[in-house]
Amino acid sequence: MYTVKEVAALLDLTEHTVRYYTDKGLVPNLQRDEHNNRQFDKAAVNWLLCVKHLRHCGMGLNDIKTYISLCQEGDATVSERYEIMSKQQAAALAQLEEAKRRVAYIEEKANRYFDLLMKMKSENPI
Amino acid sequence: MYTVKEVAALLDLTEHTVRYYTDKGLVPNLQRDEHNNRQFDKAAVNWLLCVKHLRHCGMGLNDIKTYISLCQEGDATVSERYEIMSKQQAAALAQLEEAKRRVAYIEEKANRYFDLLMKMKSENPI
DNA sequence: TATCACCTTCGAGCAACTCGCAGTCAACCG
DNA sequence: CGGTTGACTGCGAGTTGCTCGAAGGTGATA
Repeated sequence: MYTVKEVAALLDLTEHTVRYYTDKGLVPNLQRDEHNNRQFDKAAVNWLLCVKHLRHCGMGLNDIKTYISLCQEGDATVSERYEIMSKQQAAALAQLEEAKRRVAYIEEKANRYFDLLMKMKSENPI
Repeated sequence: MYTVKEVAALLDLTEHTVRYYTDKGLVPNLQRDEHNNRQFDKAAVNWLLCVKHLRHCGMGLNDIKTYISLCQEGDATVSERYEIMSKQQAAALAQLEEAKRRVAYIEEKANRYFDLLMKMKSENPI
């Protein structure tokens, strides 16, 4: 069982975001303790992780909510869920490629600045 | 020389976003033609590309603007720019790792749905 | 001449946070 | 026993970064 603070640290989200997601109903069957504090069990943490990953694929919170509802409905929705996941898989792969290009671009810039800095230092030593 | 539409297609941004960035001053020395239409030369496209990459690293538009201003100021700001790029390089690398984890997570889900679907089909053929 | 296919500005709207306040509760400390 | 600390609560307002659409200008084509 985790508190908001713990689960936020665990999943690298802010506490605000965790509350925001739970308030939006993105974590089914979230328990509360006797003081009304949110209690995250394994399942709740997994739902949050799922939200996080889908969110980072570019999926909107409403669509994520729809997907989570489908998950609650049992085997009848498996093919629909498969369609959704396939789309997000494509999105995730495209993003991975883009992330690689980004790293290459920025690495090159950083290296050029570094070389320039070295050159400037050697031309004008202290 | 590119129009808004062309540069948007080239960099995979919306036309709205391209105009938004230029209006925010994120593309130095952007030229206009005799009808006041934005004209993107090689340099302008490169600035936009730079904005796009930094943006996707999680950098805010204000910070990007600051960086671009530093670029305009010449060699005196090289070390400052190097610091910025190093930070963004770290961010980009962290993101790449996260993107890999995301792909793995979603791939696994999609595969499980696929297997489940196959199993359901074989148990209940048409 | 009119209908396109572009472009322009501008202001409103929206998603997803993000922040901070006021208040509750439990635990510890002098 | 009072006070402080710290983590939680809800809630409403603010921010960022788009996103959309209206209203209008220009030039080429039918």
